[in-house]
Amino acid sequence: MSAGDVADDLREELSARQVDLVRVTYRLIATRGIRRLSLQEIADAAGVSKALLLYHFGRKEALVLATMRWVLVSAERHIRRAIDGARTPDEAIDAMVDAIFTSAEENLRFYRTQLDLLDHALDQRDDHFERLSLSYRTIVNALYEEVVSRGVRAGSFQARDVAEAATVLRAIVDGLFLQWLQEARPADAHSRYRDVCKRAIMAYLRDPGG
Amino acid sequence: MSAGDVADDLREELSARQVDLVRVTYRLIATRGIRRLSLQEIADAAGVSKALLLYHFGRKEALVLATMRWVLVSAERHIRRAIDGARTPDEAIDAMVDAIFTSAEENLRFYRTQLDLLDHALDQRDDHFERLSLSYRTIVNALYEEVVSRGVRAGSFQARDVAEAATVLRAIVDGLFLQWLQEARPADAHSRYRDVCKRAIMAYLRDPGG
DNA sequence: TCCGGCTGTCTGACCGGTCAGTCAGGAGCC
DNA sequence: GGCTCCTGACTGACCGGTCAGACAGCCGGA
Repeated sequence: MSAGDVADDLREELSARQVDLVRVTYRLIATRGIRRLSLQEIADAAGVSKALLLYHFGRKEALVLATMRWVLVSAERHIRRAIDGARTPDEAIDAMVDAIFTSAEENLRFYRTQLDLLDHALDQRDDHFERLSLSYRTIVNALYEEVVSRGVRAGSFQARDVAEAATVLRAIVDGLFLQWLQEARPADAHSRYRDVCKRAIMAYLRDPGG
Repeated sequence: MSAGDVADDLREELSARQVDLVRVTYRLIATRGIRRLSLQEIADAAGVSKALLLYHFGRKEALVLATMRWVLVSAERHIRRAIDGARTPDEAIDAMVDAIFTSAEENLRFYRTQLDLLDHALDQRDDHFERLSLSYRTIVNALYEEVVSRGVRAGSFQARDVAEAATVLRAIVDGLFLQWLQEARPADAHSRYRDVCKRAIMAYLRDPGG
């Protein structure tokens, strides 16, 4: 699969009205999770009728899919900007982790959405979600690989296999978020997890001889 | 919270019949996820009536809870045995990861269940699932801490903070499983992820001076 | 040995509620 | 009139949970 195909999978044309509705949907995901979120609840929150959602998106699944696409595109852009602005490999890691750990509120929404996406993707019946999940994973892994390989070339990082290192970085980030989500008071623990994440990645990548 | 409290949360008395039903339920989770699994489907798979499930467990939630408890207790015992049999810190990591990466089929079931547990735990309304999730997390983290601190005392591992290292180990394991779950052909990738897991943990813990 | 009552296990039929999706039609605008 | 945007009322499917009662085994008494 080429990068073009992946990007195509994420690209989508949404009208201004649709973006409004997608935004409302996204805001609600954190509290209930998509599965428990009825169209009626979304409609109420948006101040419109339930039928309007179906008018604009046809099916609930399409609304959910559009919401996820919208979120993932934003996330990718956000991380991309962060690493592009960094001048050294260490700075890139720092900026990237900062870009990922934005705020407790935002991360709660984002990872809840990610979990919902995974849930849908694991349902093999649903090809759309599976492909969306794959697209996002491919894109993000490429970002991680870029950061690692820059560091390896600069002699700051050690990695026997850049792709594997990217996978591990991804695992550290996602795994920490999984635990963070379960904290009794996520907001209080947010900055601590961000620091743990930075230290863990550095410990993993740091060249002992460097 | 003392270790006793945690263990109490996991302990439960199940009749032989209940264990039968729990086993059937667990077997079905991998394919559909608990949420999409109706009592009728479980009953059909078990060859009994739906009403029987309610007779033995009262509510669907209780059946799900019992299934999760049963699975988590088994998992904890399994890991515990693995690390107890190891003679060196490196061997302990190796045995532990092997104990976690049992087989593609089993891991699919287990992590699907974990995701379902997380999903329920994030629904703040549901105190039972939140506490079960906490109990399991506490127990597993203690196991990880034990392995790390043994290695630190033996001079094999380096860790500025044992609890933090345990968190990171957990993140690596869980994060890798998250990605493994999304692989196109999980069965084929299983042993590769297991090896990546071992290497990642070793790279993270390895004392550069050792 | 037979009988009547009791208990624990199990079931089919049914109920109430929820929810995605349909449809006929209204309001404003060109 | 025709178009887009929008709505309230409705439908059909599904699902968790209830309930009255069936059935088998057991126990104590005659």
